[in-house]
Amino acid sequence: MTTQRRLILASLDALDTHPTAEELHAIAVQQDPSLNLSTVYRTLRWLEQEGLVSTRRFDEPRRQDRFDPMLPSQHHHFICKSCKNVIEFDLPALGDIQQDFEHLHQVRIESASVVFYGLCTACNRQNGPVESEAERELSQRT
Amino acid sequence: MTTQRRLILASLDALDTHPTAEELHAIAVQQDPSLNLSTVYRTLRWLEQEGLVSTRRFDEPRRQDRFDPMLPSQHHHFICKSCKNVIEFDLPALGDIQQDFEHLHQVRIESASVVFYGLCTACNRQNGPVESEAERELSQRT
DNA sequence: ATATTTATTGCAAATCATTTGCAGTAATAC
DNA sequence: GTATTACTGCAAATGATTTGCAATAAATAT
Repeated sequence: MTTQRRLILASLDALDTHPTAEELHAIAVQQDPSLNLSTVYRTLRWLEQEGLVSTRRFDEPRRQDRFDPMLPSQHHHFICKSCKNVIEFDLPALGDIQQDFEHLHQVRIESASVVFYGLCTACNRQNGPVESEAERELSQRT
Repeated sequence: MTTQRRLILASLDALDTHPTAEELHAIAVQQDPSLNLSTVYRTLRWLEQEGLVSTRRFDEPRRQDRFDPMLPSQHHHFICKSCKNVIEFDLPALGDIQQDFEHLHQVRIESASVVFYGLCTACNRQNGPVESEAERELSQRT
């Protein structure tokens, strides 16, 4: 437990978002201007191994990891394709689904991730439905 | 519709896995040795825009995209953390869950991704349960 | 069919998030 | 306090993906 790790943890806990390593660094560096981005990455990966943080790879234009402080209860995400806002939610129904799956396929599930992509209330009003276009060309696909 | 795109599509359809761009290129290049990896990427991104392929970012050591030919019915994935094998499955129950969520939060869901991580039957036998370790240090976290 | 316009390719170089080697420094054990 | 070990900052390496550009192939108009 070093000063830097403590700071990074504190910054992470202060946020209620899913920051990228860069975002987290930008916040923590305000307290310790010499804090390096590699240290943030190293700490995040360490926390991940300890099971205290999980890495999320939401589909985004930038192909950047986002880090999610792992709460006791598993939670899931809705992501607005337009404004990238995130809604977190629980999914109690998932427990049964997982169990069924485990029995059916004889596997052990350790974690689950559910992500919904769509448009949030605000963006839904602005964005009209999108027209698909070149599907014709490809109609020979099975 | 060029020769290259047709070839890439054919190679993708021939596979029943979720190849990386590299893997797909390796296969397609057997038919056309001059086929370039950038063309594979460009074609894949084009298909993605057309809604015919979706990009999956499973958590893996290598931070590589995997490409999934989009079938009419949405399907989901179980990934073995040890051998990385994938089991695909449908989840009819998800429809209702999505609808409930849409009403509750007044949003529009366009797509959903469910991923289970765990151990497959074979790997489950070999790997013992893992011991967590430094949680003590961090017990002051909320 | 042929000429012209437009889209796509191959290649090499650029990008950008993330990782790593290493020398210096802080933390912990003795 | 000194020794051992782990962690940090920095700069450079890595590796997947993207992009500029000149050459080429496809689509379109003639």
